[in-house]
Amino acid sequence: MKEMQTTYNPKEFEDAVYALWMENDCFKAKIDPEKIPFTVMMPPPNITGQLHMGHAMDETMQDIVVRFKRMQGYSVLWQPGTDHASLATEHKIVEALREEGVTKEELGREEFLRRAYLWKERYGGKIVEQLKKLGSSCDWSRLAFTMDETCSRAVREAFFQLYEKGLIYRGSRIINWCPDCKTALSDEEVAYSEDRGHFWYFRYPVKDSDAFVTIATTRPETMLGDTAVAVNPADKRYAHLVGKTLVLPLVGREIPVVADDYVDMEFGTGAVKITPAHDPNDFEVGMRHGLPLIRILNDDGTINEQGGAYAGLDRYEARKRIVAAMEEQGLLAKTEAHTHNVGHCHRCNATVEPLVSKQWFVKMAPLAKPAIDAVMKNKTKFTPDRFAKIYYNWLENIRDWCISRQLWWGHRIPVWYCEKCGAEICAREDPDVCPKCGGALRQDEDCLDTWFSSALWPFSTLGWPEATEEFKYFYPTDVLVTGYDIIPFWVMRMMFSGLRYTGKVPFRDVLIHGLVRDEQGRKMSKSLGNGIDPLEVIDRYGADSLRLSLVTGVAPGNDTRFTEAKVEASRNFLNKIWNAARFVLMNAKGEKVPPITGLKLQPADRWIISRLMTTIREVTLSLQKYDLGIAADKLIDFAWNDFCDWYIELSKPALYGADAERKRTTLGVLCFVLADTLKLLHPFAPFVTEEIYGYLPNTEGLIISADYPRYNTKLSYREEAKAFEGVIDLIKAVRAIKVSVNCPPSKKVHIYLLGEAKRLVSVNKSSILRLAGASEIEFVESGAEAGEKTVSRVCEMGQLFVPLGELVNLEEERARLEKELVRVTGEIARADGKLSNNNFCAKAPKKLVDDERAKREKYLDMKLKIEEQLKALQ
RNA sequence: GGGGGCAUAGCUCAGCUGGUUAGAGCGCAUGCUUCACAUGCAUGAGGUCACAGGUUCGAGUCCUGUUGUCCCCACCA
Repeated sequence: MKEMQTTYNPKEFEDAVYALWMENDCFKAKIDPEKIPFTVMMPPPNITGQLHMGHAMDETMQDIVVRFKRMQGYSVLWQPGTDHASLATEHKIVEALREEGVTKEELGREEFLRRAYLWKERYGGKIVEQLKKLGSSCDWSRLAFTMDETCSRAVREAFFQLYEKGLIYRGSRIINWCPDCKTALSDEEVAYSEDRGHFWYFRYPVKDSDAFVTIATTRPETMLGDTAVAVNPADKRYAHLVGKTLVLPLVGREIPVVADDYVDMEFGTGAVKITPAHDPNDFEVGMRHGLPLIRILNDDGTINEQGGAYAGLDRYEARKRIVAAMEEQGLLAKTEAHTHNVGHCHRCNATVEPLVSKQWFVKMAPLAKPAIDAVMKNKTKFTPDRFAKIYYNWLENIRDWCISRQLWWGHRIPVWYCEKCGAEICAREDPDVCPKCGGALRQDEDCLDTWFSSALWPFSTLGWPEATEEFKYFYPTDVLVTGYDIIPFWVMRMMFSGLRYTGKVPFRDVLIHGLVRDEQGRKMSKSLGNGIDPLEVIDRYGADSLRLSLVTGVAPGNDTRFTEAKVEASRNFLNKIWNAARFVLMNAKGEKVPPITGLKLQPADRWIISRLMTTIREVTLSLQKYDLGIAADKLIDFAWNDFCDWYIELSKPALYGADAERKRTTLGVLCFVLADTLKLLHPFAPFVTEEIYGYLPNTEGLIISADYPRYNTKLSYREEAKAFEGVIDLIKAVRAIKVSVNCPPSKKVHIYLLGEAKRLVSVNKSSILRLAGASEIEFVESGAEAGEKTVSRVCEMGQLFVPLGELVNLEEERARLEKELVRVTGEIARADGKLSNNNFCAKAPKKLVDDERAKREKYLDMKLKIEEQLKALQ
């Protein structure tokens, strides 16, 4: 047998353990009619992605749930995959091309895509390898990609179905345009931030008059596209101007003054320039008043030919010149500093321009409704449930989804236009010629929003629209684990897509987690440079430590701070487990370890087994509720405090003693409890538990495939375990006494106990003496028998007296007892207060009342004993 | 403007459907070279659970309001 090293050193075994799992096909999903399926879809990371702390937390949570369910006997599918991330990837590749001095247009679509695939082959797998480092136990043999054949077929089918029902349409509407990426964006892909800018007040002359209307704007260049000025119909200041004509400065266009409720009389000057082609509100006003749309921007953010003298200039250069020109003409009334929210491209952070453009949209209202209902009816449940409200809030206010992107990397829109008859054809299979007139066809140039394919992930990866065996067995999936920031992008869209295409919700549970922040509570971000690389942490502390640190002390849905101290604490715990195992193995060496059944168990054995059972129940329940943090806390508490600090210490006299049977029993219990503890811990810390499991004499196979421990009523020993707590309490009391008088720990004391638990004490005598640092324990009838200079304490087993001679300071002892007396008297008063309340006795559960009575008795007894002792000290 | 979170020990945070004396980790204090572990052990100090009302026999927990703080969405040109 291999020897375990003295300290936990994860680097020594993590990779080998992972390889072992792979060799044994431990992650493989199998269709097994005998078993209940349990399916989790991994949120596919972008192929451009690097593993960050957010992933680490998300993956860890999924892996915990998945390993737990696998051990419980479910047939688990954890489906991995990557997302083509059309915009992010194309952006990266375009940038790489720029280094080479080539544009994508020069390359052409075909060559560009060839390069993109090469790029994907080269870098796309990186994140997959990183996930393995974390211990992710997904079925890699099923690794999917949003642009692979199966997923692409699903995209085509989904598009076709919506198109057929008129739920996808093409139209000219105001969309968000990124001049850098040169594509349209969905509303969700625009991030707003407060930017410092200006308010420029411009005078627009009234035609054939000396009068002006003063308007305020934050984007002066858009005046080139103004087609009206609007005022509120109730605004007396401007009533006489409604219907009049203004002459747009610099341009010379004649534009009307219109009255519209949209205008806020209180804000600015109460008169608003209207640029229907470049502002969503103005667009609406324009529609109402039949105003022309004049688009003044090119796709790259420069002014187009509509801008006259300003044509060809960058939008900001044009802005500068327009302000200067207005000032020169005496039409700039004033300039004010002004902060306002400006939209930025989610990807490249460039300022987004709202502009009118012909794009493809998904009609959202009919899709949103069923998605809301499904959650209302609890077909899908959010954990924590407050996120349902956020989900509703999104869906209730949703606008049509702009799905076309002016990109090449992605799923091309499956629509063709006939060059001859102008027909628009959407088809499941690529058509060769126009089915109407036989004319030549030209496919739409655009690609679909990445999220259109991600939305299908829970079923596209299972082969939908084919009714594959996998789809039938594993769909709907069980739980989706993701961050709250992804609800609008993904959760929502999977919900309405799943319902629409499969008629079923895509998942029954949505487990939402928060963000991993830095030590100061700031969001980890590239620009701040405060991100911590999970791989580096794994390198230094091991994956298990990282995993544990990401789930302990974290409430579901709450943000958490990542600190090295937490990782260290987790590492220390795992080292503890490592050494506990080492201790057990050292003692088990060469011996046959008996199974737990049929052993002659002692009180301490029953106590630890009882605690184990309680822990099994609590951890199982917590995991079922997705309370991962609580589960981990309970488990750590049990393993460290109960098992290591108490049971292992208690076991030493038996292990080192002469009684062979007792030694054998203790060894059996140690091995049994350790093995179960490792199993409970395995979902959280898979590597180290697997490694240790391999050393244990009482196990076979791999822990990953072991049965999850079950609560066994026969092993619960509730009464005996409770009684044994008295032994622990006694030991603690003796230790406390020794510390309180500065008695050196090595100095053995004589314990006198006034109490009844003689049997319990005698059975555990050697443990008590060892752990309390005592030479003898003796029962007495009264405190006087213990002698003069004693320190006393009331504990669960009774009252104990420790003669400590010169160390005893009678004054201090008296003061301590008096303090204790105050506390106990307070407790009695509290209990009396409760019990004398008739309402309490009548309405509270009987058990509670009984407990309160018992407590009162206990404290009364304590009080009596303390008073006696005080009297003895007089 | 709409929606949501948070406020508990010096720090970071747990506390499930209300029910013993409110917990953990870190930090702090004191003491330990006990043959698994100093990545450790023992003992201890430290909390008016933001504030004000209310419901209840009983509130850290539920309700209302206040204050502070953070986030998301919308957005007044």
